Amino acid sequence: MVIQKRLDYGYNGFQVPTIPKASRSARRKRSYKKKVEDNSMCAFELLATVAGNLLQERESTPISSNVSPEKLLQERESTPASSNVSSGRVQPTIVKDTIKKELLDEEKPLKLEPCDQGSSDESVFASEFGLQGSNKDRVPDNGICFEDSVFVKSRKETGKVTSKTKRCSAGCAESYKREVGAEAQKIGTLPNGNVPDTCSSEYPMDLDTKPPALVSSDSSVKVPLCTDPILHGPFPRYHDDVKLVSKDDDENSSGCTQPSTVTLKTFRAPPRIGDRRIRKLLASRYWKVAPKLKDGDLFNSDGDMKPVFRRRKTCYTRQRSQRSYPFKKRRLYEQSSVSTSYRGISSEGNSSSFKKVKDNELYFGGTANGASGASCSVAAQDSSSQSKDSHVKLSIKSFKIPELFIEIPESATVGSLKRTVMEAVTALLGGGLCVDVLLQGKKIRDNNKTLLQTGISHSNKLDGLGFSLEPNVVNSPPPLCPQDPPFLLHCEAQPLTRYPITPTSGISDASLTLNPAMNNFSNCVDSDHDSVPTPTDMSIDKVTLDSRALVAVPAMSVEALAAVPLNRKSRRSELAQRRIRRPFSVSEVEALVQAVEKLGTGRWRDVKLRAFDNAKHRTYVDLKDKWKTLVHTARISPQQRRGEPVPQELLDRVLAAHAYWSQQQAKQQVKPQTETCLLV
DNA sequence: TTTAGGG
DNA sequence: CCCTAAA
Repeated sequence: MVIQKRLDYGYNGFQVPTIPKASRSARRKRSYKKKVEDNSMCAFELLATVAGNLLQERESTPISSNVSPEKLLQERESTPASSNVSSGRVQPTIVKDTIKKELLDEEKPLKLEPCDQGSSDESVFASEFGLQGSNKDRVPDNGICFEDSVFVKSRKETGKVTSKTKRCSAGCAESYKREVGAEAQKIGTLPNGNVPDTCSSEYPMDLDTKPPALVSSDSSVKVPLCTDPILHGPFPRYHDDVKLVSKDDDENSSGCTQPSTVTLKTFRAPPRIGDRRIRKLLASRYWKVAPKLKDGDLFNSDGDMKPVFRRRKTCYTRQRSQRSYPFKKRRLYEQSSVSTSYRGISSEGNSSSFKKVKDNELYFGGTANGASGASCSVAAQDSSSQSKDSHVKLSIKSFKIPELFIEIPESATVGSLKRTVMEAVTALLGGGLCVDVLLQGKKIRDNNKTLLQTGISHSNKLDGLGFSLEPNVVNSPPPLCPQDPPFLLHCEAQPLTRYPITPTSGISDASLTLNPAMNNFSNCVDSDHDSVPTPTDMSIDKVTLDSRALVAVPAMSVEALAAVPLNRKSRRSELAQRRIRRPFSVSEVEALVQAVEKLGTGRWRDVKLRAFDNAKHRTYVDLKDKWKTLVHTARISPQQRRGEPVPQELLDRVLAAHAYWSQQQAKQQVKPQTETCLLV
């Protein structure tokens, strides 16, 4: 009987999902847990926040010039309170007192190491991570598109899928197809009355033999013209194997990038863990090490890592506003305009006009010379007051973004370039970095030492004091990356004058090095690198921007810095963080629609495997939700729709597919009974 | 783990 | 997106 059912209702050889219970028990009224907002902010978080705000300001001026009014509007809307919040948070006067009090009360020195979570935790995370990395085949944390990773993963998946979904032998495929096709015809509700997809055996084959998906600038979906309808599903507009390889996600693929690819990816130093579970476990960011990462395979970290900042209203707001441009895989405003070019992109013609995109079209530092670190002008000043309560005053005058390499088509607009850079910078700041303190070139490992003990005191010259921002590498001792070469970029010392906090007795310069993972980059891979949704075109020219051009000059006050070490518990409570919102791009929607047309609703896992296998951040639940919203969107008037407009054509397909599959489900509900009766 | 739905 | 009952 089981088989019968399958034959009767299964399309494509997949088992048709059981009919959902019509009566869903009443939804529990769950009250959202109140998320404890922590006031404490680690130093870098705060710095980043401030810097971010500054960047945002910049963004709103020049960069936005090329942005459409609509976009601006959206951005505005999404960041209404950011300035207020941030300003409030960094309010000098308030902070000052608070800090002082904090220090006195807790007798704790300034905590400059955001990642100072204690080694125990780190190790836990590390092990957790390792576990994930090895067992999570569903959501591979390592660079999915690495050849190695991909294949390993594919195998796993294949095996899994095969064993789980092998409901139709290759042999029956043909007859099955015909059978189903006939039914489809009878049903007649299919837009084109085509025969549904074939059998599930496609999976293994797809996974194992399919060449790396093509990645195109705007849509990464391979969209071959439809061929024989009989070979496709009920909505056979595209090839079966169309798989979404959104730059967004597929950015994961260095391996997926083919010569003809015109994807522009960005890789940012701070990697992040893609797995949500992990995220929940971790309060802090950490790096994931990709075992087989090859040199040069830099990955962009995923926005999911941003959580640390996300929590903060300030940051969150900011994020949202920037999400539109995600260095990370966000692509709210992904240039849909570019879509026109994706088809045109071919390996033939322009290949010569653009260089093959490197694994990382855009990445921070970590270049061969490895010399580009983000650096910033820091001035440290020690207070003249002499006592145990003395405070070390530090002021970071500005951040210098590390060397930034960007590859972008010559045809790209200046606006896109700006956005790309913006994203890169944003990603850098928002990534999982931890601050390390260096004194005289030596990293101070003992987080429990007081500044005084360490030699950082108000009475000493802080010439040798430096900070470095590094990825939170899990596999390495908390604050440091062992293998990290003492990489420190000293910035020109600049007299600290703007924000003298207290009667400054002496001013020393400290250098702060933003060292976003460049050091052992080859080992630090983000499971979720994102590519930059930058409009791409036929030719790509390498544009290397002088990092200086990106210098954000947030003259930060000491207070701001000091404001950091307030609460301890903070990050702990940040466990369950909301994932960053990542609007579906048109190409993603297309992939989704296509997959659903073929597989039907109710088989989100398959949809996920089929079309979003590479999009680690898209879970089947996400896809299901998206479908839900798509259906809704399709039903409302265009005026009521928001966000990146989805082509009407797609929406029509959504409705058609939805109608079709709904009908199928309805039928299934009836048939089983009939069959049962017959059998009895 | 997935699905399905409400929030 | 989140959360979770159900399967």
